[in-house]
Amino acid sequence: MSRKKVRLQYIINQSSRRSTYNKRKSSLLKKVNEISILCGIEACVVVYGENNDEPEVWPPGPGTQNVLHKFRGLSELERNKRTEDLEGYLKKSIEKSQEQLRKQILENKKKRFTNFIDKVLINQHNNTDLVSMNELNDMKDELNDLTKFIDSNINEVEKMLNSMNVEVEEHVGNGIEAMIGIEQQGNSGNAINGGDMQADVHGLNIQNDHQYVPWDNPMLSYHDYNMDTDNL
Amino acid sequence: MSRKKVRLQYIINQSSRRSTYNKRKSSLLKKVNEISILCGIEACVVVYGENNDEPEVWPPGPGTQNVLHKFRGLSELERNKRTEDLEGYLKKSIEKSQEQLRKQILENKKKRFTNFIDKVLINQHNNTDLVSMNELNDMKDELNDLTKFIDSNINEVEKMLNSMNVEVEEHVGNGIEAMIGIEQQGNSGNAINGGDMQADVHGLNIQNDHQYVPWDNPMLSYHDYNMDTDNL
DNA sequence: CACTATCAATAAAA
DNA sequence: TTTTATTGATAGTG
Repeated sequence: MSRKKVRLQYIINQSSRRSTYNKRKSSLLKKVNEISILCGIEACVVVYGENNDEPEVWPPGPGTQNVLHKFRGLSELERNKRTEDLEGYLKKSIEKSQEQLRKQILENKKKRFTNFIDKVLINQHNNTDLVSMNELNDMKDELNDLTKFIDSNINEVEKMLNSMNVEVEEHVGNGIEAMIGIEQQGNSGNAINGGDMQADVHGLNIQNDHQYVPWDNPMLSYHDYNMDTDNL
Repeated sequence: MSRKKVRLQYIINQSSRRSTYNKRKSSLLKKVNEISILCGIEACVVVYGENNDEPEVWPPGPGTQNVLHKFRGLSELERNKRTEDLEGYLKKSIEKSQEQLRKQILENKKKRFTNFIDKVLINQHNNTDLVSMNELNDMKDELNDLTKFIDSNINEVEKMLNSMNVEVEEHVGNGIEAMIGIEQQGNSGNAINGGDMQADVHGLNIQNDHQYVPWDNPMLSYHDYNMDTDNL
């Protein structure tokens, strides 16, 4: 059976988008109504159309106002707590991207240097000139050019991020928390006492300070997101 | 056939109600997210649980508040109206992290290998033995460690994917079929013949990537990574 | 905008 | 929780 996958991304075709908007908006309002009745809870939804005029809301009338007012009344601390979800999401996205980036970089390096080292070993062993001075210098230059290489990788990553295809069809059973916890002090057997290897490639201590920017246009296709629905 | 129509009324049974609440709430948040992305519009939802404490909202963070402010006519945000939307913000965060990662890796590698290369150069130049066979072998060992490191990383990633990207395919009585599409060009350790250092991590076909964690309803979205980094 | 094959949501059951 | 049986939601289509 073929499965039709719908990409979770902005629908370019205007008529399709409008159609989808109308259909989904209706069911959304309907569902908000249902859950509030079925579960006896308060809930509201606000949906703006493209024209950015009057939003569709549920429940109609003062109902929404009340719920919003309630939400609005939360202390700053409480509301900030909500941002934790976002933060977790962002962190995961970032980690994932970094994972990809890192793997690529390491792959490339591994191949590159392994090859080089092999040459040097053979060179010494045979006392030949497999590895010329030029080659060595090139190697050195190459190391310095690593920056460019990585930069271009980053561009690739960005391009990737720009065209992330998220499929709406996802369904899964177990909600496992998969953390990309790659930690490993991988350096063993280093020799060349040379420089300090302090830069821990593995640690990935990327704790970027998240500053929350006021965004109001939640148009972002996200991939891994965590819905925190524990309480209740 | 008996069909049990679920009537639209308060569910008396507590466990049923709770279950329904969780399931519906999750899908509600998901749908709000979807419509906002698909149609490029602003939307938010606020759902209170029975305990009436912290409401679940979407989008997380300032997103909801901005929508609500807008709804409430508090167009104060009109000005702050972002220079950055969520997407931009996300990208910047990632970029920033990647920048750090890049630097770490770069620094580390540069020190490590530059030092090595220097020795080799001097060695050749003076025909001395600054770089011993042992040292070279150590270097090679290190590179092999790199391989192991990478391999273990790949395992981590696979584990991650296993737990978050499972495509459920329903078949008659067959239970679940999980398809995990990790593809890797695992060639390594090639030698002398240089070869292209292109490592492409691709095919990360993740069903439900993005990452739902501690929630009850693990919905994931995934990205289609296709990082091709051949250059350099 | 009605229709409908498909896929998703979810009430129940285990 | 996880699995199943049904109903519900909807992307396409005319």
